[in-house]
Amino acid sequence: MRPTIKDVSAIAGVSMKTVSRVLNKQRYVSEETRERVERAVAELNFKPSMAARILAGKRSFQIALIYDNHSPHYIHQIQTGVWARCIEEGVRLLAQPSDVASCNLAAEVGGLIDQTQVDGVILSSPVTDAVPVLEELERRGIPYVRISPGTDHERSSSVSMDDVQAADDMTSHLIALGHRRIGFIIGHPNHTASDLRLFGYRRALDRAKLPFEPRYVRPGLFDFASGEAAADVLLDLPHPPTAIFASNDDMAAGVLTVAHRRGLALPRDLSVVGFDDTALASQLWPPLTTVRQPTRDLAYAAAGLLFGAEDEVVHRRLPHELVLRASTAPPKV
Amino acid sequence: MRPTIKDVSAIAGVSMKTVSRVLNKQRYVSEETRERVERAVAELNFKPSMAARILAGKRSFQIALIYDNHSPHYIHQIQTGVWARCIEEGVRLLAQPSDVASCNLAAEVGGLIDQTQVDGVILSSPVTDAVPVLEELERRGIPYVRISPGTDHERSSSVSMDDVQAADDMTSHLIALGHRRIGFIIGHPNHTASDLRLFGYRRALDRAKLPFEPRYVRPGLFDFASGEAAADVLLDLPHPPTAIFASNDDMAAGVLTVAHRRGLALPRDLSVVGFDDTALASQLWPPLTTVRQPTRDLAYAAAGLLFGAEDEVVHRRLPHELVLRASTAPPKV
DNA sequence: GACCTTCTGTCCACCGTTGTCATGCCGACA
DNA sequence: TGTCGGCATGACAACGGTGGACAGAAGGTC
Repeated sequence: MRPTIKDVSAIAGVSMKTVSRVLNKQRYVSEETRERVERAVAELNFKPSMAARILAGKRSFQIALIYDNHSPHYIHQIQTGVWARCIEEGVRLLAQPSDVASCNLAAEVGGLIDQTQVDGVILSSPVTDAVPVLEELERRGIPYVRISPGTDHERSSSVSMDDVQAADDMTSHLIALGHRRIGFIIGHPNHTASDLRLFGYRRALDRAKLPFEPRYVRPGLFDFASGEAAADVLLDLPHPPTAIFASNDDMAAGVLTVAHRRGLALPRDLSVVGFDDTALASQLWPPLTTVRQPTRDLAYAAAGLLFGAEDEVVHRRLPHELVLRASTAPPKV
Repeated sequence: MRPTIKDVSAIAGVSMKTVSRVLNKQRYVSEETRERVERAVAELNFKPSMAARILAGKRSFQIALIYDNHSPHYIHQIQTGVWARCIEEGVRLLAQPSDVASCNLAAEVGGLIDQTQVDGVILSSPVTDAVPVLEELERRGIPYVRISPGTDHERSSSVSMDDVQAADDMTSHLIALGHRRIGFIIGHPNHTASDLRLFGYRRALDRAKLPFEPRYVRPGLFDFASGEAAADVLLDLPHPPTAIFASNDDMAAGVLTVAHRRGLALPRDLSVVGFDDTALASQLWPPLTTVRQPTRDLAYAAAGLLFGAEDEVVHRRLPHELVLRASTAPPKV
């Protein structure tokens, strides 16, 4: 049978209560007793039953990570980051895929909380902006932290990067290379980051006194196929852009494919840049100039904020970075 | 406060026990009572506390998925597949990254089980072949299913694809195109699939009466960088291969990059093929000919076997598929 | 000597379910 | 008519911990 704290207390020669105190790192336990108990725990390889702790106590030592994202890389980084922080804290992580489009998402989240009694929740974009979910969490008084929220920033603590500035930086980089006709592919309309990146692109154009031309801007869905489609339209224009800025790497990959298919010499005939710096970016040809989004670090920091449990709302902004690779060059004259 | 089954029983006018019976779909509840209880459950939006169920009952309605894999795509597919089956079954999934190299992996898995009392475990390659873990699971009598195990096949139920046949098929495809000098990049030595794929390559060569030449075979680690390194060595040979078969798509991407860097015309100067058919394969240039590994389906089937809970050992083998894209062509003469 | 702080133990209620066992009812069968 | 088996339900004790109240001993401080 699995050992229980009763067994531990017997071996250590103390009461169950004292074992419980040690387990929960409470005050008023002498160094010596603590060690005895810890030895007994190790000897039996005792692990407290989560179920019993949750039922009896106020904490559950579990948090939930809720996401709905189509990019495996992104999710993987988010999971890894949060996971790392949870390990440090000795807290279990429940990863919960979901569907922002679902009309009963809030109910599902509520159900998850009722069932598992998680101590806190981390929301990843775009679930960050699902108001019914936020309301549900607030109604229950569950602390939560959002990763890259798009709206309602005052509502909760969050971590994010500066999408506007990053897109501005990237656009400015292209302008500095000499590009004047720069295409832009917008991200998925569900994600507020999409708007921010578009705004950064416009801001950079404005500052450089370049005209904003709507025909150089195409919608996209953050996936490869929409990148291809947008690139085809852009390159069919009478004066096609000499550079294309895709709002993420997957779409940039689509642009590269279209360019290859058309026999363009890259990057001479067309510069292509992406956003995120997923593993994909460096595996394409030519390797993609992109914005490094510190996804893993954002996730790690988000978990940190959750455990910090400060009452006031905190926003942590992590730095991005331009990653210059071989997919950009001055335009040919 | 959260409703409990006591509240439900009060509203439905039955005992707690009867509510419990309804919740667990047990026999001996009249249709009428069942409906009354279900109405009360709906009215209160009641969700049973997992903690209490686990503590009191024999089932925990949770299973664990344990993996250690470096490919986000692969993990994502595995997670998605298992997840889908769990939803159908109303079971919660604990995704557990791990490290096969860690010497106390078995202890960690044991701890996980003690803490969470999961009902079953799904092991994904290469954790499938960590004997101490298997022993730990058997000692505890926890049912488990393995996805693509490499060894000890009789030990548990499993799902897998035919790696040998798939590699054989792919190699035969290259031979049929006219290739005679075919390079091969082995996968990570931790994964038994690596050996199987190599064996399939050899088998196809043998059948075609082509000599097996060790210098055309290079080690790899299933990642982009090792693909690049291996490709450089192969292409520097006096009589370089006209086709390279990488044991997975990531390494194939590395090969493509090296080929581009050397200014080779693809696929005329060099055919490249991969294995897995991850999203990456279709996003590269040229789009990669590869073996579609039914990862998601394998995961889904694995969860199915676990819930099936037949006592005898079952092996399900899922079909693979050659995906022919533009990265292969007859060699130039 | 009185009093405070630290450490440990005892005792008991309680968390929200399920397992066990008892019980009442009804119809079938001898 | 008495007995037996299947069905439907309920009472009550678990499950393995936490939380709180309280007592008592040891040691330090005023």
